[in-house]
Amino acid sequence: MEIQQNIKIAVDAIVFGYNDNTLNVLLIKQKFGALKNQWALVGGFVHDQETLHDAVNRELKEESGIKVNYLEQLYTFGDDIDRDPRFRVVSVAYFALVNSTKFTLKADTDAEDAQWFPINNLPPVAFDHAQIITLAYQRLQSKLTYKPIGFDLLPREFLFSELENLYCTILEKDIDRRNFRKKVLSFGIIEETDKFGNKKSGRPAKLYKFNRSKYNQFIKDGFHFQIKLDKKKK
Amino acid sequence: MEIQQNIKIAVDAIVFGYNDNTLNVLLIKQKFGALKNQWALVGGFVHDQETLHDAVNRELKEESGIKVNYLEQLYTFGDDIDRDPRFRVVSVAYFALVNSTKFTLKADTDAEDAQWFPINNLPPVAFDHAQIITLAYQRLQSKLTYKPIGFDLLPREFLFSELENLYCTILEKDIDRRNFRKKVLSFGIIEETDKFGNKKSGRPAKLYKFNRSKYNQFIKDGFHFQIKLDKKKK
DNA sequence: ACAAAAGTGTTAATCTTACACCCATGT
DNA sequence: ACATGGGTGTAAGATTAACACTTTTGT
Repeated sequence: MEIQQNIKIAVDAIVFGYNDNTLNVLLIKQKFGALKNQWALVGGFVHDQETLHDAVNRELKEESGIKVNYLEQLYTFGDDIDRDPRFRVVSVAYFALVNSTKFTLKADTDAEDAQWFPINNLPPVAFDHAQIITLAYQRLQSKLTYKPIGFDLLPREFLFSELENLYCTILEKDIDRRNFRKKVLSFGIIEETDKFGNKKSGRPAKLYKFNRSKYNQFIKDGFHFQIKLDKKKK
Repeated sequence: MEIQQNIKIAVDAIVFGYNDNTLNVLLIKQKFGALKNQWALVGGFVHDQETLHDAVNRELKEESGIKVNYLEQLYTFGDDIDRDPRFRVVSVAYFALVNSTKFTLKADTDAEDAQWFPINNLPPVAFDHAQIITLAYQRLQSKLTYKPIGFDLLPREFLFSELENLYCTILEKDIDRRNFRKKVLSFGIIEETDKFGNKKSGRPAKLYKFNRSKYNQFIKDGFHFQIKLDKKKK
């Protein structure tokens, strides 16, 4: 039995990075093809003998040189038949987090340029990529409240104030520092190091790190990670 | 620029129904093709000029004659290159809820047979469909606690005890009837009718119905739907 | 009168919120 | 000494959890 079908499968990756109190999205400008000189998400067609995950990782490597901390499938876009003007493409979008301080972007094989853009100040992007980014941002916001994925946007060792700011920034909320600290520490999933941050002013602050195995135990014991920030940002 | 790719796109639907305190999954047995005489999820290949949603709805119609109350994309399965032994297939799985008391299944065009199976007593199913069903069940369990999708498994007018049982059954938890009722009513999203159920024994019970526009208002006002059942089932 | 399911309130415990002052460092 | 950000506790209010008896109907 032969199936006639003329639809291509692509993957796209929405990569978030966090730096200087700003949430950024990684965009690339391609050298070749239909996307020449347009900003777009990292992505491309899936090879016949390659899993979807492998395809995303390959594109991330080829187009940005980045190694992500977190990667999950976001959504498959296939309800707009003409999203790509060339032919029909169904795109499986992935959602990735990276500690962006660690990386210098190197536009590799296929990309002329790769750059971070603040989520609140994106350039025009190709196809329906703006819509994909919006969905990814919503997922990030909601997932941040019930999974400890914020740590994947921070360096391995971080200041409490960085974690606070990350939550404030991404959730667009104010925060009560005391309550936030109490709540986070109550989970017992982050621990002090004996090192201190090197901020220029103010009292030196301890560096903390996320303990993933304690988190796994916490979950196995039937507890729930949950961080709600209730006040609205001015 | 021509893209060489030899991957087919399919959709599959996991349809849940609820009846007699049992959560059921809809499976079909196909007349033709590789799946002949095996139980499988409703599904098939996407046509070139058809959205993914249209494809699911078409397959649901062709293979079961069911009209669902709720439909959302679940996950795209494309990491097992050999999940279909014939050729590579990437399948976009959808998750659907139906008030199964309303329907008599009619195996239509493509299906020899269509039947409900209790989630805890499934027959062997084709391909990786067992895995897909497991994922869908997890999604149902978690979504039930934060979205009012339980109503999509019940008749339009239902007894409070039916709603209670639905939550107990699907979440595999015990329940405190008083606390559950208080919590659900506190949201103000369901309302009494002046009708009564027709159980054979016991005191007659009022029928209730879900008011979707009140729910939308509730959400717009910034409230959160949340139902947790804490005690474990014996 | 009994069996079966429906309906209903109170209290203790827990969790959440609001709130402000002192501390350690660099300049 | 002052500016900067770090670190900390308590009390009021809200939410959740535990718990059992009365009501209405059919038989």
